[in-house]
Amino acid sequence: MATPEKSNNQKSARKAPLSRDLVLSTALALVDEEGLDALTMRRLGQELHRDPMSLYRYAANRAALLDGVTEVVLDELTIFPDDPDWQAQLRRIAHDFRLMALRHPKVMPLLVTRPLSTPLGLRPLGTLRPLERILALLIDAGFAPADALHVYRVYYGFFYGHILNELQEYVVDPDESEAILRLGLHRLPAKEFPHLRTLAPALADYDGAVELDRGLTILLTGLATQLAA
Amino acid sequence: MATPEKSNNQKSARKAPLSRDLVLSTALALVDEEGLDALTMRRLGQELHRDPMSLYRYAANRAALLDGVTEVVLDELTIFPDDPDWQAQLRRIAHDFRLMALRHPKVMPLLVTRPLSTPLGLRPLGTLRPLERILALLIDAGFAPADALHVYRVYYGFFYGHILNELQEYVVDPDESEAILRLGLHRLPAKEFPHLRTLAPALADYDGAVELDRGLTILLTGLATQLAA
DNA sequence: ACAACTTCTCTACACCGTAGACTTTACATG
DNA sequence: CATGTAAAGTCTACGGTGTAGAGAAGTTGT
Repeated sequence: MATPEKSNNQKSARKAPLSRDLVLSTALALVDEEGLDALTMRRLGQELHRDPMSLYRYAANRAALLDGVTEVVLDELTIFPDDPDWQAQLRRIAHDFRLMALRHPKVMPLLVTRPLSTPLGLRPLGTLRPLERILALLIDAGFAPADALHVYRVYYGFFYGHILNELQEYVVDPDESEAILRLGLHRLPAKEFPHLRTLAPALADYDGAVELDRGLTILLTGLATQLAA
Repeated sequence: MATPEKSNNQKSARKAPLSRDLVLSTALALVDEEGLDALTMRRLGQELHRDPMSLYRYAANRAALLDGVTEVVLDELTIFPDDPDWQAQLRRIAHDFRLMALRHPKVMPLLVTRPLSTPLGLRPLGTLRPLERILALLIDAGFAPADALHVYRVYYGFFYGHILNELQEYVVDPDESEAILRLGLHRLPAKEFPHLRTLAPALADYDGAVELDRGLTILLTGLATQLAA
């Protein structure tokens, strides 16, 4: 009786009803593999073996779909405001975030841009959670709320900037990276870009983790010095 | 003889041939006024009283057009690598850049995102010029080239991050800003976002210039301390 | 006057997001 | 079982998009 031998196994889950989670994670996978432009309603529908229109049950429109993807990605982060050593915490969070960014480089433009079109208070909750957590962390560590906000701003500012920097210098195929990079830089007129050209090798072997950590050290050093005064 | 009484004055410059500069600056104006989505080939053509297709003489495709807009915007920046006081220079550049960002907030997503899709060496020259200038500035100030690169990365990273942060908290209509902001934050579940809600007033009166300067101080302090060791 | 070249326009195609009406499916209740 | 109701999915269609390709119009040099 019952379900007529429907193979709900690995490959073509044709009948199981959709869910917001399934839609969003499929969307994320699609973006990871083929980039933001590939994420169209039609294409996503095809990926899920559904009519594109059915997606509108789970996201009001394409913009909402994009917001959903950013939420899914941010959910990969876990922030425990417990550890009393806030500096170590901030370091850990930054590195976690960095890894997440490298896992989903194609999503970062979204993560960075979407908030610009939505006033802070109206953003999807998943987006605001990291902010709240970090504030909690700092306040628990003894900062006055207003100071916590300032520290957060400096920290998050620096941090987002680093990610963007790193992704900009990130080259897809690491084998050819040096060749391509130098080739690209070689294209620059020597007269106008002497330093950039000279620094080609230095640019080529970029270690994001080290760079990030160095930046954090500078930042935290500065913070400590500043707070002492 | 000569030109048959063509009114090439203020309003409808119908006949003068287009130029890349004209196309790009019109595109910029359009984006400034109505946002990125309004910048379509058809719309821009209409703005210039030309067939949309004519634009392809001046930009290979829409992506190139976007790159062009970022170049125009970056051209508003002037960096003189002369002043020996590099810290003051970095401060000034940051503030200049900030003002530029506030002048063209709708362009910032472009400025931040476009480079992510183009390997460093292949980017439009206008985009790389600030980088070269800042490197020159630091090297002239006595840094070893490799160190200059590190300083640049930390500085620019922090700096881009600040801009994003500020634009995120930027509210369009300053009269309603507080109301909207609080309203938005009030929407948040009190249980999950206690700190964010408490900090609503602090979020409301954000002074970008002060915040930026404070961040720079922290950064430069940290740098000095770090370099001393 | 003619030719060569640049600039601009026309037409057409494939693809996009999504409104609105419809069909199918699942399930609770009599 | 039959039937009513709500949810899930589909179909069709509309106005918009970027841009290929062929041609028209305008400009310039000889």
